[in-house]
Amino acid sequence: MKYTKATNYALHIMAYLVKHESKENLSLQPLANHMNISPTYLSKILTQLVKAGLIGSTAGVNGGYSLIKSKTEISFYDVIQAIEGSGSLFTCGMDENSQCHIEKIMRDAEEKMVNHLKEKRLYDVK
Amino acid sequence: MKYTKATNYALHIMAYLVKHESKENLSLQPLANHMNISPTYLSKILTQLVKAGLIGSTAGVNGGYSLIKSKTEISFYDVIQAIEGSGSLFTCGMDENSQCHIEKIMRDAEEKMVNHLKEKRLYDVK
DNA sequence: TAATCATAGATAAATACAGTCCATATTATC
DNA sequence: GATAATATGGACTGTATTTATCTATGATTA
Repeated sequence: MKYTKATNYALHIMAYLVKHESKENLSLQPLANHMNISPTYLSKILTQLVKAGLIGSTAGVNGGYSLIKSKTEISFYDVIQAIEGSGSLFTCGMDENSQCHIEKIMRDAEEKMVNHLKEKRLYDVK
Repeated sequence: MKYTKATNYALHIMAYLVKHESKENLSLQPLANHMNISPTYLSKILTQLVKAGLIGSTAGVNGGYSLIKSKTEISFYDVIQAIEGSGSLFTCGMDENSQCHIEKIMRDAEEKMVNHLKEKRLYDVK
């Protein structure tokens, strides 16, 4: 079990956007250069962030990407969830009817991690 | 990112062993029946638990598996680590030399989850 | 020696991940 | 309106991981 590379990219992209918020739209190509990945692949990731409502995109000349939410509001969890989805890390699926006690503990543990990720903002990244 | 099914099996197997500790060696076949998975696949999982030092195995007639560590000592984390390995969930790998601040926060978050899993014992599972 | 047990290896199907390529739609500018 | 600059979407590929199964081998007891 590992976080995907896409999540790693997404976090770095968002941190970059937060840092360069002053500027206008940032277009794909320079971002791809900066991140050192192919533009089309990067666009998949950015599109997910757009759909999650974290950034906005405008097509056409002078288009690109920019922050929507205030940079002080975006948590690590927002970004991670946009890429990894919102399902739990652990699902028992054995004890059909009754709730599984193992699952309960696993989810409590996950919640500890999630809470920490909700507290931390990209703005906090030095 | 999800926990593997093998981890789910492992946790349930261990919980079962803890519950039935009184009995002597438990052999593969009845365990497989109880878990509803194929014996050979189950044996792969059990072998990992053996190698992690959580259970012992004895070959031959009347052989099987049994707990080694005291049932009050085995944490969720012990079992999970035996199956999933011990690496971090997140590794940056971008900022070569300097330590990555994003990675730092991700690992802090993971630690919260891990700590919870270290606290919880299989013995606690009702 | 025969029966009972665990272990290891080879293999295979299914899924997920990482990434590329190409076509299409939108917008600003000339 | 044509053109250039931009994002989006679909199809596709290669690789790795997961989830198994089957078979052979080794160990132990009776």
